[in-house]
Formats: sequence, C-alpha cells, structure tokens
Amino acid sequence: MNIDEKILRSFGSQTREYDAKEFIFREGDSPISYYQIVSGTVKINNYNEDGKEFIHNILSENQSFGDPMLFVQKTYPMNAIALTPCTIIRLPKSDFINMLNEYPKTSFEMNACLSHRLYYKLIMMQNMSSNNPQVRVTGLLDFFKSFHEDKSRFAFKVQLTRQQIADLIGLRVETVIRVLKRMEQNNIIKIENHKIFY
DNA sequence: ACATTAACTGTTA
DNA sequence: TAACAGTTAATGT
Repeated sequence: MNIDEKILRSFGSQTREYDAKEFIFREGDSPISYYQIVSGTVKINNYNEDGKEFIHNILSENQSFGDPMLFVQKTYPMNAIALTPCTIIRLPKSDFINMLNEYPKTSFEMNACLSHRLYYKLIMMQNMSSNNPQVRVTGLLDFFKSFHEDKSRFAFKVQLTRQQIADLIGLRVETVIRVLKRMEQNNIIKIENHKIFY
C-alpha cells in the first residue's frame, strides 16, 4: 500500500526516524497506527520456540505494514523491526479510518492491496508446503518480483541476503546457496558478483 | 558482515 | 541405499 504523503499529512500523520534494529512494534502490542515506509527497510518476523527466526516479509520504501491489524481487534502476532535506519510515516488508527471514509479511492486501493497480499500468502503457503527447496525459493522470488515493474527475465535484482532468503522460507543458508547455484545452471536466475537476477 | 565450501550426520523416498 | 537437507566449522570476499 502506498498512500500519497500529502493525504496522510492532512489527516494528522507524524513522521518518525528509527535506528537499525529498533522495534517498530512487538508481538502482543495493540495496533495503534498505520505505518508507511518513506526510506529504509523493515522486516516482519517471529521467533519459534527454539529461538529460530522466521521472516514473514521484508518491506522497503512506499510500502505499508501491519495494516490488516487495523481492521481486527487483535494484538500483533508478529514483530516489525527496522533493518536499516528508517523514516516512517505513522497515521493513528482513528485518523486512518477517517481517511478511508473521506477518500473512497484509498479505501478501494486498500482492498486491492490486501487482496494482493492474500493472494501471495496463499501461493506462498502452497510453495512452502513443498519439501522441494527450489519450489520455495522460486515462490519467494516470484513474490518479490511481483512488486517490480519490469517482468522480463533477469530484470529483477534481488535485494536480499542468502540468510534472509533462508529465514523467509524456513531453510538453511547452505541449502539456499546450493539451490541458487543449481538454478543458475538451469538458467532460471543469473548471478553476478553474488547478486541474484531473476 | 556475508558468501562459499567441505566433510559429516541423519532422514527419507 | 542413494539422495539430499541440516550441522558444524573453516575459509574466502
């Protein structure tokens, strides 16, 4: 979701800076705001019982996060953590609701955005239930490429580390490296000085 | 700090 | 039992 900053400001949004590694919200917190990234990257994650991290998503500029929680009376089931120093616009929940009421266009776009996420969540779930690691990696790359304009082959430069890819699909780095190497051999991706093109 | 390789272990198709 | 993901550890960029 990307809402015009002017509109957000006119409904009372505040801009705030976050340091790298700073929590923006934690599991169990009550949702109080709409969050939209102006600059920097944010990860949405969980830690399982033995402390292993699972990353749900990694977001960058012009993307929002946590917004589904503004429509249900629940606490966050995940954390949002700044990966890099970030500038983030925050719009309080009640003001966000006002905005949706007064600008039906933003409300409609919100629907489209949530639908896109729901669609890819489903696709990712199907891919994740595969024990074939290449299916999982490819599914993840498809998801991140879906935000990219140029759909042609090798046009998308993946901005994730091998470790982040592993944490996003529940595999080990070594496995991710092995799979990526095989995918390069099969001409599915291109690797240029460690950077992945899909 | 991130990526790669190698050698080994355990699981499973 | 051969393949292959995870583990550990060392090494490379």
